[in-house]
Amino acid sequence: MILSTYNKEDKVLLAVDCIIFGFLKDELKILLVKRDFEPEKGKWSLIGGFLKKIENLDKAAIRILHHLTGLNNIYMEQVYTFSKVDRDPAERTISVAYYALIDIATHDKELLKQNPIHWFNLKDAPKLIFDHNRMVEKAMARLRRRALSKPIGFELLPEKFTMRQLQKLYEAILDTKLDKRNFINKFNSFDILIKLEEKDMSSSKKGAYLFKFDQEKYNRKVEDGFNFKI
Amino acid sequence: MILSTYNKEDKVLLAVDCIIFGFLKDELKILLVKRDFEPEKGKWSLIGGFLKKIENLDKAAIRILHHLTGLNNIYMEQVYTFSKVDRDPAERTISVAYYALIDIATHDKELLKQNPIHWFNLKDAPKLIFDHNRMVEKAMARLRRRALSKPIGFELLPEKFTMRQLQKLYEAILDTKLDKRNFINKFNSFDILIKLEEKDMSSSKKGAYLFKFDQEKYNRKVEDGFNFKI
DNA sequence: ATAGTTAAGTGTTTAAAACACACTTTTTTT
DNA sequence: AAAAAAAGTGTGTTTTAAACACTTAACTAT
Repeated sequence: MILSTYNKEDKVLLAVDCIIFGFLKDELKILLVKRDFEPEKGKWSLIGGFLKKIENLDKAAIRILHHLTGLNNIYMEQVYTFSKVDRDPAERTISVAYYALIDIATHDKELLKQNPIHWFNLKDAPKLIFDHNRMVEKAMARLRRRALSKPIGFELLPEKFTMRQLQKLYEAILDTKLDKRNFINKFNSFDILIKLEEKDMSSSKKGAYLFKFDQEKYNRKVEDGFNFKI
Repeated sequence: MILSTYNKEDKVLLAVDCIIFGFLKDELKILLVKRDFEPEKGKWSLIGGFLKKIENLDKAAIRILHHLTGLNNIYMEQVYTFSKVDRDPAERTISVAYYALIDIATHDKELLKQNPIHWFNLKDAPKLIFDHNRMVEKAMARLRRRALSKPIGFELLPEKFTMRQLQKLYEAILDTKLDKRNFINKFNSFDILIKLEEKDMSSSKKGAYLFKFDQEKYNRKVEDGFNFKI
């Protein structure tokens, strides 16, 4: 009836791979890196690395993201652990996928320095190594579920944004068109936005009012959850 | 800019721990095992084991569940990977939690033979080793979310069941009281139940009609999802 | 100056779903 | 024959979702 004793033979390498979502110009994007070591050197890949003995997975994800992008204080969440036996042909590795949400407009300068990384539109991202495309799908499904059950946007939009941007973000995540009036009515019913005096003049002559999130109310809604259905 | 090369030093043991939910006599239950090896020998623990080199995590979960309970063909799903550095004081291990759903009434005979395992009411389960209580919470949250977004019950109830049992299951999972009429109306609107001629006489003089799931329609609903809100 | 263009902004009506709510039936027990 | 215990059944009200179109503001081109 003994099920297990610690058996050093079965030790494996644990990888962390990051699905980094961003949003810019009405498009959902994903940050990829050109892999510079074997196997699959030169191909596009998620940003990843290995868990070290002295850290937990959340810390590893933060470290790996920081190391490859210079970014700090980024929202990250564990998605799923992938373990197909031959997923990495070079060595038995298991990989824990994390997704990150980034406001590209704010962070782009830090990122541009970093050489072999690149933002792709999610829709025309290249084929990735190993099982990374499956990871992206799974993370995307998670992001979609999150958008339906809690407010989203704080991590992906600049501090000030227009209603149109917010709507386009939801449309990109949910992959659907939404009615302008219904969207605004619905979102206002959550009571987490603050309307500013300022206008954004970049996309129309008339200008569109800027909004920001009421951080406290936003957080409360993230805790409590809601049902976004529109 | 190199982020990682394979480093054997960082290999870890990957455990799989199973949160096994069952339902009997209007109560949600969880299957625990008295641990028979160090550390923490003699304490109650989730059923667990270690991933082997030649299998993926889903397979490991199935194997471990089978090995400790004799059960086969049980619904299982990965929940989350736990990685606190000192979660197991004896050795650096990472553990992937899986939850399983079992119809106790049908499987109890197979289980009773197995000695050091025991069904506890979820509400008065003992303190568990390591971070197993956190795992149970996380699995419970997942089960709750599942119950709100897809039909549940096929895996937890006997083949034939009464409306009352089904309602009690939902009440136990969602930890709330539901209105009998609204529950039945709602559930019937999903059109996944088949009403049988037979009655269950065990809990009333009048007897209560038995139902079973229409497997095909049930599966379709699991795929498509729905919004249970009552 | 005037007509045309472009995006912003704004409410109402209809349909569907959620919710609250109470009495009757069946059968056994005393 | 009355009491008890669980099963079974429907309606009205409220809330939420969904469909839908015109006006405003500011610039551009003639």
